[in-house]
Amino acid sequence: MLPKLYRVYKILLREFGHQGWWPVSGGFNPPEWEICLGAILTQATAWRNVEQALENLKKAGITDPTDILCTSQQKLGQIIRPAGYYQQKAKRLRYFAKFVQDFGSFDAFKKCVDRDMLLAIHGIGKETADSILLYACKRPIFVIDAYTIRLAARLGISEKRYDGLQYIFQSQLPKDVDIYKECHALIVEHGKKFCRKKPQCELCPLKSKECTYTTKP
DNA sequence: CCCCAGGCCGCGC
DNA sequence: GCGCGGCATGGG
Repeated sequence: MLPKLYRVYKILLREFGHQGWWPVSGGFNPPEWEICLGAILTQATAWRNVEQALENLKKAGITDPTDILCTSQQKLGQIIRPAGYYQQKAKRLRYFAKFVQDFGSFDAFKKCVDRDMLLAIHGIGKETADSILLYACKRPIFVIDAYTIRLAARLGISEKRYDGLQYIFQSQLPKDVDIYKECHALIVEHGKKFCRKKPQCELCPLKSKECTYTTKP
């Protein structure tokens, strides 16, 4: 018998197919840099708003860490305004750009950065750090987000702490970057379609196979 | 009108 | 260590 969360992953993969996350529009250099920007911009924000902010950055010619550091926080804020919390996020982008610049190169950053270093940057918490590590740096680190916490609770997993849930997912899934990426993306898709705050359990592919949750909070 | 979105920080307890 | 308010735009 495969672990429960691995079985859930397989069901979601069959249901929704390959997700191809993280979405990258191109135009930044390198593409992993755009992933890092998106990870910060999407904090508590719908992805369509992030796309607009990334598009504005591109049009303004702000495509690498140096460009960000050459742009004032106020101007940067106006450019990324569609992403919401734009003053905060402009600061966070600048803190992050400074950190990468101090590394010498983005390649060196990708190779050498670790979770604690990212968490020490103001404005980067666990989910943002892990998203950068998994999707930009290609490390086998599972990303926990609000959808994941909600799904886990409804699957009957009582652990609610970020690090505790991350350990459970990493224990039950094969340690593989592509599977971690895919699984996180599938959980988000499932969370948007079925496992919402107000769940749509009737059509959920996990119903009665892996999930006995029906209407309880 | 309401609620929500791929969080994080600073504060009080 | 946990709960809460602040931060903000754009869509349903």
